Amino acid sequence: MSEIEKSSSPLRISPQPTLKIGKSERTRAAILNGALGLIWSHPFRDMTVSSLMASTGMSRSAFYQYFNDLHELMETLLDMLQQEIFDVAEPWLVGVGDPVTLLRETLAGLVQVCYQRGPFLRAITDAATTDSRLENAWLQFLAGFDDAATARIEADQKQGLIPDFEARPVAFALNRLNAYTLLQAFGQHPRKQPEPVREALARVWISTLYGSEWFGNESSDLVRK
Amino acid sequence: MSEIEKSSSPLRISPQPTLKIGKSERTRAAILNGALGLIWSHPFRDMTVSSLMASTGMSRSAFYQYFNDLHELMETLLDMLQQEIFDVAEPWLVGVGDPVTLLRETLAGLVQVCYQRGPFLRAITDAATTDSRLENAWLQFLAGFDDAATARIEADQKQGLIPDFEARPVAFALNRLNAYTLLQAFGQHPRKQPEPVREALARVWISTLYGSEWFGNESSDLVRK
DNA sequence: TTCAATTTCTGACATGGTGTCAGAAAATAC
DNA sequence: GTATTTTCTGACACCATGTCAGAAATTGAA
Repeated sequence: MSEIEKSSSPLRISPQPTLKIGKSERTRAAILNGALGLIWSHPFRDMTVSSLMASTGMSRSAFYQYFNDLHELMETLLDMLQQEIFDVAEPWLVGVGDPVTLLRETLAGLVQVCYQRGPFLRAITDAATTDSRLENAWLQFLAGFDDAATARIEADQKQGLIPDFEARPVAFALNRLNAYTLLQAFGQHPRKQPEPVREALARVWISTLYGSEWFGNESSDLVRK
Repeated sequence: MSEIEKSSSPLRISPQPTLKIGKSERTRAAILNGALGLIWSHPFRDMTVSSLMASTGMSRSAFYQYFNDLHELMETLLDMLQQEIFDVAEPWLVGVGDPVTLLRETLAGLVQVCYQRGPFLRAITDAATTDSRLENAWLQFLAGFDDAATARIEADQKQGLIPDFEARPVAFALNRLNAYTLLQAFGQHPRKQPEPVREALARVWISTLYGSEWFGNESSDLVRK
């Protein structure tokens, strides 16, 4: 029962393939993989230390040699995704060239990563509501984007590419737009189609920052008289 | 320790002021008020049935005569806020007249309500991550907005006021923009200033739907050659 | 006002998840 | 092959939850 998409495999941890892999690093990876497996198809609220460790074949208490609690485990998952997401957002945030093209590229990348990792991201934000440490980590992650986007907007404003509004609140809003649109579109099965989401985000960002002329706008220039 | 704003009183339940107020309705209201009090200054994760009932002076088990669990209590809180929020959003969703003016009005109303009720809304969404019933209620609340906004956009598209894009994904995205910008701006103390948030939301919505000409745009019309 | 009927409240209990710890088992080093 | 170190386990104490039988209170009818 309960139809579950099994596509795009749930991401695996291969403990860093150095020469000697200690037992400890292998079981740590096994636990993380167990968590990824559960999270891929079940909401975070259903994950307990027991159910997680059952999926690894080891005793429940073994868990505590590697993590203080489930939230700490989720925090290491966040650390893993964080870099991946920042990387893919890089074009517009720091790149040079036509900003609209860069922005389209960045948004496409974000949509792609979040489509792949949606359920993990979702689990992380769910977990964040029940643990202040993880919550802070997540908020800092978002704050990093706020800073980067604010900086980019202000830079483009200096060049006259973006109208001269207060950059930070708009960056804040647009980042929440992204984060929670992606989270709700791709955070649980069945996921929405990525393409319409990408188009919607692109439309909102580009209209807001660089003007609506960038779209085949057959209207909206007939300003009501 | 922990500076808390005490402004704008945390909303009280007066059990419907009919003639006879049975004991039961009074204590139910007392429990709800206790919850509102706790939620105003503490994250939802710190609320337990014990701490809640301690704030009412009654025994913990009395709680279960009125609610099956904390999430059910939160659901009644959601029901209360739901109407208030839909009402204030009404102008643009169903009103007649200049759409941009209506939209500004609606957004101003939403900002005001969410500024007042931020911590409650926040608690509701936090609670929703740990209970599938409440989660569905919250998602349906958002879905109601999605439907209404989609309808409005399509209506204005028929009139040539809004460019001809796929309405639903944009409505979905803009609603997440609102919900989570407001939630994070006003959901916990200290809350952000409402005015910059209002301006940012207005800029994003209006630029996206009705075009950027509505702002003093001294740039962004010099399309890069 | 009294006292029975009904409603509301409480203390005690069972359950299930958490995190700890001493010692068993396994891995590693010599 | 044995000694040492690392890893794992079962048993325990803790805490929040939800239930239930009976105690307390409210109600209302005489």
